[in-house]
Amino acid sequence: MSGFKQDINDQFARLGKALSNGRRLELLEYLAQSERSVEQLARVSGLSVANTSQHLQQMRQAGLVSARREGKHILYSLAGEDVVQLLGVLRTVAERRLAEVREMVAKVLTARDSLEPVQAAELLERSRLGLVSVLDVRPPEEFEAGHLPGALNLTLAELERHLDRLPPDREVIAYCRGPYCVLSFEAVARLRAHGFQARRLEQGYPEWKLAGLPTQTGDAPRD
Amino acid sequence: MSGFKQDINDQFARLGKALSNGRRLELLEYLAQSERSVEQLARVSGLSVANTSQHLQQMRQAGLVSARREGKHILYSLAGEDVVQLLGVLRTVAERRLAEVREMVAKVLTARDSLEPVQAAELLERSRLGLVSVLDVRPPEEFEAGHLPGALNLTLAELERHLDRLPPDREVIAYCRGPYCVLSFEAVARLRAHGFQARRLEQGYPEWKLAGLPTQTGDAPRD
DNA sequence: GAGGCTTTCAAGCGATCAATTGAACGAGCA
DNA sequence: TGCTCGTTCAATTGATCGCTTGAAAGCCTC
Repeated sequence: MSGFKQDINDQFARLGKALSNGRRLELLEYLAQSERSVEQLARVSGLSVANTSQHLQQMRQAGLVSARREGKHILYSLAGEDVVQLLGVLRTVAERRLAEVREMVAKVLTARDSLEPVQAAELLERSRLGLVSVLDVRPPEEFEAGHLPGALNLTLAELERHLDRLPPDREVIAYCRGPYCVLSFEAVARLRAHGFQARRLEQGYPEWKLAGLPTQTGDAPRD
Repeated sequence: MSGFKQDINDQFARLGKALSNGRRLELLEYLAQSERSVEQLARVSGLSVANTSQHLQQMRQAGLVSARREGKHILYSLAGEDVVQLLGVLRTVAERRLAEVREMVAKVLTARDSLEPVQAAELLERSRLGLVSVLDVRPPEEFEAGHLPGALNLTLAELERHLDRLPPDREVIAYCRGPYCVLSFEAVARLRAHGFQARRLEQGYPEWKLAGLPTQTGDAPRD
């Protein structure tokens, strides 16, 4: 009976343990975009397949991710949207309480993006009025699994070859995987170098979806 | 530049690591009630003083707690209310995703409290109408640092000697440190054994305060 | 200042963790 | 039935964790 307190806290600690490794948090961010096979996750994260598999199993035992088989692949995905929320709160507390995080963010921000990022509500409003173009800088697989309505999908590698797809007189709002994903920082920097007005969306796609805002799925015209 | 992703996730993982031990989570729950000295925390948690100190320093480096000196004691407290929120989300996800947690909770619940717990809004309303007595089952130190308005403070040890302080015709709503604190479960069980109508408040004091609901500080008449 | 608290440090123990390597599993397909 | 290929297991390495023990460090009070 008195052991209940210890036991239940040990259970909660299982979740903490699953969140106690930077590589696992990175995998969670990828999974927040779309479900992925072990191999895909290993490739995008730069980890070995065996190592990736072990991390995924650890998180599965902690209830953060789930897996299903499709053909010869096993597809992992987040166990639910509450995991996105947990990640969000973790990052919020980290940014507020850890000076190192604030410094790292400030360094990236001042180096590349002196302007305030755009909030979701502001983007919705200005997008409705046709004042902005929305740019998704993630890889096509993640884009196809879900993206902001009307967004154009261009990776960093493609961006400068297809600037003509962006109306030159409209501000561009770029987003990617999350609030700390560097892709949108880099995209904004490059767009500005080419004379565009460009800003970042503060949140990434998973947070947008978590907030219940409208999304689209399916691929976009590519070349 | 490309190391940013790794670095920032490693920073977030520092928080996860701080949350990866059941004893630390227990300490955080105590700190959510009121600031405490190392010695007090060691006593209430059953850990050695040295061990407690080490856990606290670990959490301080992770930005979860802060410390100040008062006289010959060093008082630790939560770094902010966002830590309470983080704990809340962690527990919510754990209860939703870990079968073990659900089982443990169900066992305690069915063994002692078959009724649904009371929500904060319901308590506020019924308390305003004078329909219920509010009972705080935490130790006096925690009660004095902050409690629900109009609450009576009786520990489990005192409860049965002072049943006369509770109007016999009003339902009693008991609360303690948090949603998984056993004190209020036990209090409800004992009150019912004495013929009272009694239920638990679903949340504990820290969650009540985090929600911005009214609180009181200061001690109560004791004997 | 000296003594007496509380707290922290430092060393050491067994246990666990992250990552590598190579082998084993197992579902799909010929 | 075999073969293939994605995934997992098993064993290993070095590093870190949790806790204990005993000593050191601060700081208050006298």
